[in-house]
Amino acid sequence: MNTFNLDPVDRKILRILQEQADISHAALAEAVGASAASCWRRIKALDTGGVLGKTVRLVNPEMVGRGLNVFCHVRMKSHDPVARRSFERFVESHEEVLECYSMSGEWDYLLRVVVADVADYERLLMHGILTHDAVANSSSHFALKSVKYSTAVPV
Amino acid sequence: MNTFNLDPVDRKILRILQEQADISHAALAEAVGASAASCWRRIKALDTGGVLGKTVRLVNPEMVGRGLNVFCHVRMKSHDPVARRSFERFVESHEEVLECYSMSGEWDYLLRVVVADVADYERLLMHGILTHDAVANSSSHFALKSVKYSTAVPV
DNA sequence: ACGAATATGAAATACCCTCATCAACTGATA
DNA sequence: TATCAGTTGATGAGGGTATTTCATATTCGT
Repeated sequence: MNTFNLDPVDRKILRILQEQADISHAALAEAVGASAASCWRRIKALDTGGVLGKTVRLVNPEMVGRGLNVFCHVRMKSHDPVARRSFERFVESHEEVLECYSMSGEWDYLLRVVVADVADYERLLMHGILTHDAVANSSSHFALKSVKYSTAVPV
Repeated sequence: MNTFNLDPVDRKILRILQEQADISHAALAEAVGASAASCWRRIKALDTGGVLGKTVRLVNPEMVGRGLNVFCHVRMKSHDPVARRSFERFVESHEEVLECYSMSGEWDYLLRVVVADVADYERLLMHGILTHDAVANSSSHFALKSVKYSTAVPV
């Protein structure tokens, strides 16, 4: 069993922390209807229990010249573990690849890449992804607009 | 002009804050080679300038029973703005849809959905997405594993 | 090169947070 | 009913932190 037993107050805490992690314990306590000490203990338990992860600050991609989202499907030459690990290391080491999923179906991986423009993506695709030993071929899809982006998992 | 003029210290600050937003100004100052007061002022400027967004706490999806990622391509019946807005409101109001992009190519939208299991997804698809007035059809792809998930945009 | 505008580091202050302690409360069990 | 383990809220000490102020340094346009 991997999941964590959450009571309603835990869920409220998680919902708030996922949207506004810089809230004070006092304000959080008021919002969830508990004492600050209790909130503190619960957060600590959720933390050590592996439910809560990092606290991160979000950055507006457009404001730093990374406004273009590209989704890249990748098919591997072979499915052997060595090739997969090699590709996954490649993904891990490239900071413009924000997300990567191993997929069911006709494609092996799906990547979300943030780049400045199409030329920027062309560089990554031609000199990075497609030249990787383990990659057979790929298919790219460009986002016209980001309609929704949330990091908050429903709890 | 949409982008923000960032100097090397700003970039260092952004890189750190995107990975560890709960760092103290003193520790941040040491890491970037500036004073705490200067860091504080830079963060404030990045904040009001719209570069920095929310501070959020990440939650391990598996630990809260949302371990399955599904990608859903959606094609619209029509491309008129009213239908689009209606669908985008639908997406916005469904918390299990974490990401949604308006796409170029044969599909109009790409959604990332987090659900507990396939049955859970079936419910959303059949009683939510596919019954939406503006939706013509859709295609779903299941992630076997999350290889990389980062919120840190390269700066 | 000059002055104006702006950014800087150090210091000071008031605030908040972390964490421990304690007594009261809850719920399950025998 | 008595007991026991776990949880709660209140409280307080202590240490650390955010934020302001101010004098100095740096940058920028002309």
